[in-house]
Amino acid sequence: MSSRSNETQILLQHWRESVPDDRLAHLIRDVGRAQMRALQLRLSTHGVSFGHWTFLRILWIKDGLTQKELSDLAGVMEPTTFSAVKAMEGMGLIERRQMSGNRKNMHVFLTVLGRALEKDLVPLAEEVNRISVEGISEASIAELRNTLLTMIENLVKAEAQSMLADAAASDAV
Amino acid sequence: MSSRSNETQILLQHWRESVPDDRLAHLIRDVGRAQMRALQLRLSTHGVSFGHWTFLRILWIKDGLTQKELSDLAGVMEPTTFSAVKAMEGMGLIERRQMSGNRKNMHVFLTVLGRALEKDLVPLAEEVNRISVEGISEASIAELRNTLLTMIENLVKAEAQSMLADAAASDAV
DNA sequence: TATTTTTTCTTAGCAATCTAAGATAAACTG
DNA sequence: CAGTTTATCTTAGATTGCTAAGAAAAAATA
Repeated sequence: MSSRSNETQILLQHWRESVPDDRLAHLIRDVGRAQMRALQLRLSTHGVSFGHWTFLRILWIKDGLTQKELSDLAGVMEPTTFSAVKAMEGMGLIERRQMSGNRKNMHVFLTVLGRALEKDLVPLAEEVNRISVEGISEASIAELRNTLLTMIENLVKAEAQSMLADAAASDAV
Repeated sequence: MSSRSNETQILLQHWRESVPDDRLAHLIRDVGRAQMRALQLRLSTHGVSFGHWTFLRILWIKDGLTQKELSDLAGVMEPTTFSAVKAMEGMGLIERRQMSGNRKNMHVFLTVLGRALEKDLVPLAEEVNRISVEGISEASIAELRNTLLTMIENLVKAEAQSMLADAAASDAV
């Protein structure tokens, strides 16, 4: 078994040094998944899933938003929001209501129960954050944030351009 | 509509300034998802899914690994690897074989087809990376990498500790 | 060597996402 | 203002990942 584990060590090294253009993306995804797992674990002791947390933290700041607005703020597509709010409605954490003047938009409001969760759940996210950034300087965190923001902008810009290109192509037909 | 969009702007600002301990995690997840989407889009034109890419890039470096080794290198759980390799086997990208001397381990080998994809697919990941890091200095990327590695270590360490705590608790019963 | 523990693969089922496409309401435009 | 376009919600189905638990083989130990 030690020869195999030794082999694996060598392989690991190979691996770390190869496909370098993809390694950074892999690393980012892994950190994101590890953070999500850590939070998920803590939330589950309160009967809340990560998918619900995503929307609750927005609604604690301001509720009555439409599902579309929620989607934009959460950075997810509408169907993701839809299934989350439907589930949360069933759990009694939120209510979905239409407002007079617009029969299309669905507004999402916290219930007393949903609002009460804030004081229990926010500390859990704070704990995960504390663990994540332990031993990292404020300056490094600030730079991390900046770099990631630039990356998001780059990706969003490229995505928008490729969508424009697609639209032009379909117009040409 | 402009009053609503104005309102949304204000809300957005509020949002950026609130729940700060969670914002970084959110940002990391968003970058990861955006990169995945970008790569997924490109891979799909070659009939390959992101889930397959994850394992192909490991196998291109060295094949014949067991499913467990693949899981560790990819950083995913065994069932994730299992369903991916089963699907890839069905597509003719890999073969699963047992080796003499061990009837438990399943080794995964690339087929000619699977190996041939490397030259087509690697440039796609390189392109996504190029887009992502555009306008970011080498130094910032290096620091990003370091910071993320520290974060992963922090999270893995905490996860290991909490598993130890669980084990101790169950021993006590 | 017989028994127990650990490892690996597998199955089953769930969660968080996505894309594609349908309905319907609202907004725009000729 | 009638007809067309756009926006929003919804449904359906796929993908990527997980945890929990079963089977079977290998490794460790008494």
